[in-house]
Amino acid sequence: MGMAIEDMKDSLRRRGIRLTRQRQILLDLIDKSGQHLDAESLYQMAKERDPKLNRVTVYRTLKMLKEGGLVDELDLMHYGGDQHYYETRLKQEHAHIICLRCGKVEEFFGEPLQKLRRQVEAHFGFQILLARTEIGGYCSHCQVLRAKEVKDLTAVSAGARRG
Amino acid sequence: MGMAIEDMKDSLRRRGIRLTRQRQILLDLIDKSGQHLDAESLYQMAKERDPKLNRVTVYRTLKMLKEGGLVDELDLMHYGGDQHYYETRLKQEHAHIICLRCGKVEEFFGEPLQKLRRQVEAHFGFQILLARTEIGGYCSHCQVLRAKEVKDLTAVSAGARRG
DNA sequence: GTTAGTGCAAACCTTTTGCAGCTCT
DNA sequence: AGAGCTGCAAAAGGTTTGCACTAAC
Repeated sequence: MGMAIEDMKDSLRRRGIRLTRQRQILLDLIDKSGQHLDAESLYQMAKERDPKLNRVTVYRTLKMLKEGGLVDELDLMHYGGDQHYYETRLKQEHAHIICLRCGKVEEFFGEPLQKLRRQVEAHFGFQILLARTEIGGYCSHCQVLRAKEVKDLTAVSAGARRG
Repeated sequence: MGMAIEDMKDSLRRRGIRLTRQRQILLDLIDKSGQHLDAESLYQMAKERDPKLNRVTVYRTLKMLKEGGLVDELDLMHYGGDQHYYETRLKQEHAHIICLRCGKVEEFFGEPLQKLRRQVEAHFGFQILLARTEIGGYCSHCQVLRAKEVKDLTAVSAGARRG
């Protein structure tokens, strides 16, 4: 972070893409926010810096960054709807672990991911451009709470059955 | 396959879910089509067997099967739009390898996936319910064709620059 | 001065919802 | 009989497009 934004700007300049005021704002927000922004949140944040900035510009910018390989697009198992989430491509490849109860997202780096990548390349002669691993379930905290919820639900429906 | 549809029906019956004519059609199509159907194709196929069957019923059925853990939902890197794809959950966990040029989808089974799963469970104390790995790029066939396309593009734009 | 980029409005695509009527068990 | 399911129509949510105007280089 911090450095990343300059790398992104360079990459855009090299490709002759104009660094408009709007794009500077959006790049800056993506860079320092750190993680997992969706278009709408990014738009809300951007509007505070420039109230005239349009939602459409956010979509167009994200699309451009994605196509330029500067950000990765995630779904996070569609927790919270069908929108997409974005993160800069600074880090090493990682999996996203999302709790389907509280929504917390963890990142997992580790050799199985690299090994998978190498095996796929070797096995299929495939040229990998994008890779995404998303894992959904319950985090250690929510497993307990979830068990309790299920118990309560059972009690309620048993009650209903009794009349 | 072949067996799978009975397993699915049993699972539904056990949960007191009705096996309507429409659901039988949809289950049957999902079962024998084998792979990677999106709601619209499934709807088109189902309409041939029952012209009155509604698109909404397809969505409702897919949602139910997904929530019951009988099918998995995929995005296939949004190749071909933002719709979702579905596959039955018979097979062992696998990654989907999708060619961004020709759209061909390969499946990769292999120990890195199981290892990843075990490590995530151990590392975060996470209870995994769903896991999805999607890899996008160019298949061995398309790598060649893609190189040619890029060359042609370059020639065209050089021509344009020359006037 | 050009050409790329922006804002606005309107369209688009996929999926969901409300409700009246039908059907499975 | 009655809850569960379907079809229809309409809405919702997220994203893209056409076009006239503006700004970056």
